[in-house]
Amino acid sequence: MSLEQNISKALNELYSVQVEPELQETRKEFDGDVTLVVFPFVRAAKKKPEEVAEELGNKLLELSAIADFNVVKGFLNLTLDRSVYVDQFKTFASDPHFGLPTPGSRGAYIVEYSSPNTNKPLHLGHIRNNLLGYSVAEILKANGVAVSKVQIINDRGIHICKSMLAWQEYGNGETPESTGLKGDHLVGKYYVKFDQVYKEEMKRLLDEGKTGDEAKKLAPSLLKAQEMLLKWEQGDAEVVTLWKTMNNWVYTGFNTTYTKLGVDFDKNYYESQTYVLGKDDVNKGLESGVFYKKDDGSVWIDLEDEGLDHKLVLRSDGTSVYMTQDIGTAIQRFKDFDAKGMTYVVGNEQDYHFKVLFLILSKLGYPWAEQLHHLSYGMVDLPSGKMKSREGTVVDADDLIDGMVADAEAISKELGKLDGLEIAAQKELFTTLGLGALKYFILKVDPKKRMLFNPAESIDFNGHTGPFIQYAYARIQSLQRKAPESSELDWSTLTLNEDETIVIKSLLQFSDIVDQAARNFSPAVLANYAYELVKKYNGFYQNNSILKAETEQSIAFRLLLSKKVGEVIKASMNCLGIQVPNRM
RNA sequence: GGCCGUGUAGCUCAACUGGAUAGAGUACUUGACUACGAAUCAAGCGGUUGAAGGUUCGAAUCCUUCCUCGGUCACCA
Repeated sequence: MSLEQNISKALNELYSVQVEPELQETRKEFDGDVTLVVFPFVRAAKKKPEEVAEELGNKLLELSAIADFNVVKGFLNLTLDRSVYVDQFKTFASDPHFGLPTPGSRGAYIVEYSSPNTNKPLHLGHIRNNLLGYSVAEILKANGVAVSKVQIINDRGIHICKSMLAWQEYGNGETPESTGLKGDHLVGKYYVKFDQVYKEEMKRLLDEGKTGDEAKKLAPSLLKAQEMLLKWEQGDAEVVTLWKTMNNWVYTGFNTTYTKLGVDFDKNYYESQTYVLGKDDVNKGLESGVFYKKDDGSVWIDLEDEGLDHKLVLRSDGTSVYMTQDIGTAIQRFKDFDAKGMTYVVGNEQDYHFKVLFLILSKLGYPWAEQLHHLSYGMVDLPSGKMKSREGTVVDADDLIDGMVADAEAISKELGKLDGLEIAAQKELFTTLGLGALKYFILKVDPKKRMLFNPAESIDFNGHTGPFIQYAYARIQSLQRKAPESSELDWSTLTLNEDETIVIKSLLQFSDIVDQAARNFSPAVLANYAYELVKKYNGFYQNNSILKAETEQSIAFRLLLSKKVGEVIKASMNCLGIQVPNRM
């Protein structure tokens, strides 16, 4: 019987109340291991909180697991017998899954993330998206869910035509090969070029006395882009060929960035293939009365009962809008994957869109619609404010990654601990550390919060950072390398000191933390846990000799404890998409 | 303006979803390497949790009003 169950039983016997007590960790300024707040039971007990706590404490003392207790106001602090921790650690240490659910035992699930446009390279905002998406997928996997990662690539539309047009007119046949530019950067260059030309045209038209709206309809470059879009939709061979060529440049570029970032996908959806999908579903919904048609032929949904607005789902000319496509894509995905739910990793500027999308799918009667979730994350701000592509303040993903790796290299070389390590291995290490710093920096922040990124100060490698955790791991591996043949551990005679107990308590939380991170779709929970674990282990490491402990027994135990800490660090960091080095 | 989110130490972030005296990092001041790796550890400094009310044994957390900052209210995506 668990401690909670025993407490529940005792409460029932003493005061005949039926409750499931919640234990919390005793704060370090008080004596004890776990604390029960007795306020919830004082009414039923009809006694003062202190009396209740005292009475309950005495009753629980009968249990062999309870060594002692003390009462502070309405708080009952229980001290567990150290053998409880020995037993629990023994169980923990023998389980390669750390008490986590069996992989795949909790059904299937879809995570959508990244979903970029194909007209410009990825930037810092995409990095937060990618890291969150990848990490949430890994966390769900660790928690027993079979996850499929997908993205939808926004490969069609007017914005794509803009870069195509600019390349056609000003590109002189440039290719990634001829320029040495990454494909996505090359295409992005012409997207910017289009914008410059368009702006000049607008300025001229406005100077000529046109209003803003008039100018927009007259700007030659935009007219040409629209004409190109039309040709694309009609399947014009030349336009389609150019479109395919330039998109492939972008995909090659994206894949390089994805590989560097260490993220991947199980299936890509392309908007050019899915944008018609939703139309059928809308028509079905029209028949069943979920949608209604206006006189001009446009199709809408009335969401006033939900406190929202009327929302367009099909244009009057019958073409689909973003919503149409998202309806179709969602339905398609649940046909492709037999999943119980899906989460979309998309910035919080689309909160309203997803609220509406989920409502629509629910009204259309799909059972999985109740299991849709929008992982809404905040913008990444710079010290100068928002990232603005037009003002050139965008932090490019590739530049950022390369910069972090270069920083890691500089710091590592200054510390000079890498003698004897091959150049290739060193390079790999700099990547591990640079990316570790970047990823940890971004993932430790609660997703829904806006976060500040200061590129000038770059990112720390000391303190609450990825490399701090990686360093602890590397030290443990060094320890293992130097360890003697470990003798058998006699669990029955093992005793624990305070530092060891603290580390064990932290290790035992791991599966709960993974579950909490999964429920909240929050890598930050796991990131902060890994840091806490390392801090506690470092405290232990500093005050206790491991290889020169007093007894063989102690050496063997501390080595095992260290090994397990290393494993949990690695598992936690891998859930964040962060690698750990054997030395650094 | 309506709706959504956010506001915690100088700065960057926590706080197990209502629990005890709100914690870390950074910066600043100090101590610890002939030590299993100092990218470490230890100590000090730093707070009216945006403001005011309310709910209760107990509030950063829940409710009301106001304020800041951001997002969103397109036949754009």
